[in-house]
Amino acid sequence: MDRISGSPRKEYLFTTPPSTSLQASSSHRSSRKKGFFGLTKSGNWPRNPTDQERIVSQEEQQGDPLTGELTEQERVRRQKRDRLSEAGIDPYGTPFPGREPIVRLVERIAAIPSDMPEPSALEGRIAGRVVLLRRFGKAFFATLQDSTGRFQVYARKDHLGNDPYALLSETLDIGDHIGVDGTFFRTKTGEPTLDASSITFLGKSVHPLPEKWHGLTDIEQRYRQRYIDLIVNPEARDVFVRRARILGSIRHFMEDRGFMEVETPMMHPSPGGALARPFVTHHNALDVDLFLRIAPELYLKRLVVGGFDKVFEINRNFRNEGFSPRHNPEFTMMEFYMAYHAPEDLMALTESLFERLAREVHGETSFPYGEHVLSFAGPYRRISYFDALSAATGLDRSALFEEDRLMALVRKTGLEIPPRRAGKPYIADLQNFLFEEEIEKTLIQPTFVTGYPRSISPLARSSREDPEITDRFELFVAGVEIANGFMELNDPDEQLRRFLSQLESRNSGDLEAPPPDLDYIRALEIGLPTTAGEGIGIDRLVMLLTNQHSIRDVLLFPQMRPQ
RNA sequence: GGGCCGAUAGCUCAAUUGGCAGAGCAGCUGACUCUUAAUCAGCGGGUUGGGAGUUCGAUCCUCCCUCGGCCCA
Repeated sequence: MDRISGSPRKEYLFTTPPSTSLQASSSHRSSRKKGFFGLTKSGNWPRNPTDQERIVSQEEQQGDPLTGELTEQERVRRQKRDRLSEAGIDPYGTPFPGREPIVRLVERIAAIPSDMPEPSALEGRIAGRVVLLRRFGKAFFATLQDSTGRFQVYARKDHLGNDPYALLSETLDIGDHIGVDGTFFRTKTGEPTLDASSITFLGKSVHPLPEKWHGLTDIEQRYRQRYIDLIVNPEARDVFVRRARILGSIRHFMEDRGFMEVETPMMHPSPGGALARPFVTHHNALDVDLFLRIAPELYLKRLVVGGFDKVFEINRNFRNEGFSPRHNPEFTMMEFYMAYHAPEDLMALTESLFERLAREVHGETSFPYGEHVLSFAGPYRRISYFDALSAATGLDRSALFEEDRLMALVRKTGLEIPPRRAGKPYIADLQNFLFEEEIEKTLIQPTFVTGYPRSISPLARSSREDPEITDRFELFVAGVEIANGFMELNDPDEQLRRFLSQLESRNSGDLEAPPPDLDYIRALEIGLPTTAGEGIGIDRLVMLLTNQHSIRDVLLFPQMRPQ
């Protein structure tokens, strides 16, 4: 009994045969003005006295052994669906061409001169989901929702005809999709409304939606059943609309500056370009293991070698780590590379990109994030890694390299002491521990941290002034790393040495250290021009711009443990 | 992986020193042709996440498990 559908109830849902015997044969469009459902008032309308006993006994007579798995509401809605079929109406709908988005209708109404008394000639044709229903005896109001907005519809028995109205009002549920043709008017309370001349079924909903007032609040269900969240929680919807716009803006920005968007492999024969454990998959025909990429970096630089001197890629990376409010196993990064440029140019570009995004999302460069007000107006503060460490620890530059002095401070945090790792200078791990503990969380306004030590920057070029540090920066906002950029190491022999040093770590058990990528070395031998490159965490950036505090709230389908 | 918190009707939430599990919305029946969380009257709906234990009796106490949230790693 290990079915894909998972439960007997689901199986019932999927295998219920569509009611094909009584499909509507005439076009609903031919009767748009009078009547609806494509039927005339004289059509054959089965009476329907639905009391609960009858519903239950009917279901029992059908002898479906799985009926017991359906709730009463689901049974009732299926019965309504079947009743539509019996009346010759396809409950799952027919195309509804020529409808206009609700926002367009609203705009047309807004354009009416105010001195025009009653624009009764204004007709509308809209389609959407019924999200609210207010029934009276011989009329009802329905609130229709499409992707652009909501609009009220008024259905009257005397306009639609006795029998069609009865069928409609007895079978329509919140959640159903309908199409409406009607005439615009304002109710006495001023609500813009379409007085329906015709209503067309576009899709029956057989599962009830959450409560109309509170919506869906259960966090787990909101993530697992995002489709419901998007229907009933406008603020959730809004985040993803804004996310889409942000992504569009980023692409425009990059293209305006001469970058070419590329797509490099998501499946790598060997993981590289970052320090992280990869996901492994298997290619059957080749009989080889492949790794979901942890970063596109090494491929993008191959493209710069190939002559595409300004490239960017926006796509997913996969890292085999746990979840947290800031981590999802798959996440979206933009990486971009500029030949003949320096990290300073990356920082300037990042500032103008972020400033532009803030303006587009918020209309200004300052906006709220939790308890803070962030300002994306450049230039951003710049501090050096070691200056920041000195300031936070009170140690001078040389003392930052004395292991016992650092260890004393590490112990003071009361946290677990970082283990020694083969192939890595321990002092660098202690420095980084203190940096992450004491400094990162204090960096609220956008801040570039520069001058990272070489040992934690395996792909970055050493500084010409100080070979122990690299021409690298990270951007922190609201205490979180948002971007990471550096001067790319383009000396193939030096790169090989660093790869081999990582191999040493790997062989002594550091699963995050990548194996050497010898083809990448060959690419560097062909010649990578002096190049600056940067990665920006898109999910985290969207979190900032939409004031969300969990990465799961900016991912449509965050990773969840299987139920 | 560890700590704390949570899971009760389709949804949002109550409840009990351990003693017949409730409300609002949604649904059903009836009334109502300008409502907008429509209103009014009545009715149905529960394996209290799963399993074991303690007990005359467990939604409640104990243990295990599943899923989720927050914090830590």
